[in-house]
Amino acid sequence: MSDLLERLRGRGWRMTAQRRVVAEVLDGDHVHLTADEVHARAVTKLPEISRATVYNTLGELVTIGEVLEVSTDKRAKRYDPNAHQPHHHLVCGQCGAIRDVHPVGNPLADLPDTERFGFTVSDVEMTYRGVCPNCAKA
Amino acid sequence: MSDLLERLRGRGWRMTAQRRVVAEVLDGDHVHLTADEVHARAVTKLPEISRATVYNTLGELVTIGEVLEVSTDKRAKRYDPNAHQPHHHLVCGQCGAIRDVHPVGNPLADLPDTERFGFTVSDVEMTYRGVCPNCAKA
DNA sequence: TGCTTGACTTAGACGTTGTCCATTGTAGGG
DNA sequence: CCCTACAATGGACAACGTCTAAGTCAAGCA
Repeated sequence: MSDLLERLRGRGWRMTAQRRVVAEVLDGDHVHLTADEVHARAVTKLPEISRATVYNTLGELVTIGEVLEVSTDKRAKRYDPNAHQPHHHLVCGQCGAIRDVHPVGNPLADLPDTERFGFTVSDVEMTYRGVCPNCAKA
Repeated sequence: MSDLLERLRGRGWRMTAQRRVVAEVLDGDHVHLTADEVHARAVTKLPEISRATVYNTLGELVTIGEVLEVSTDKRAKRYDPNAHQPHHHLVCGQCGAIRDVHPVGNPLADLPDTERFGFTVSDVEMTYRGVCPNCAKA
């Protein structure tokens, strides 16, 4: 994932310890973390890092398209580092667990022109909802 | 839409002025309002209504399935009174305008078993994103 | 290497959205 | 008409996010 750091440097980003740490956290595992979770993990590596910096950095990563914002949750936004392979989400309504999924077909094609109201449609986000195996047991 | 009021009464709801007003606001037009917008409109009809009551009432309407919660927006939840005809949403990324749309096909069928991870999938929510004609002009 | 500069970071106040709780009010049955 | 359980009130609280003023530092350059 020095990939990501490389790409950022290529964009003229100033490389700071804080930004490096945020990038590392996002790369760490495949969970979709909330901003505060990212902050919590960043703090373990760099105790002085502030919340505002994490929010700023995440926001910048989103605007340049390196990270996706998903709002499956009714509370906080979550950040999805897997921005380069398009995918959708499957959410457990009980515990909030999220998995990445890849439906077949092209949902963009499923929206007829008569249903576009003159919009230029560029993207679609699908959120499947259900109950995960764990919660189904309980 | 005394329809809605009828159905609520049928469910054993105690009918109060506040609940009636909230139902009227939801029925008023087809926009997807935020909770605070609902409150703002309710206040014009019943000045003493409190924010907590609006939130409670909306929450109850959602749990009994008369109203849908949509979170296309990164900020507040919006409430969609059109709960009885399933539909999806088309959102303008610039101005936040929302339209109801009806894609063809059954997106639930587009998720292969191998992509379900043991979940019991019951629902899918699709959010198309793009730019509305108005914002495209500007 | 050491300076300079503007971008970056910080801490904490602030804003918005939403929830909770103790108190007060009231719908609807008897 | 009165009771009583359920609903409404309002104000404190909590979670999430944004903003600002001041300090700090990465990176280019002499």
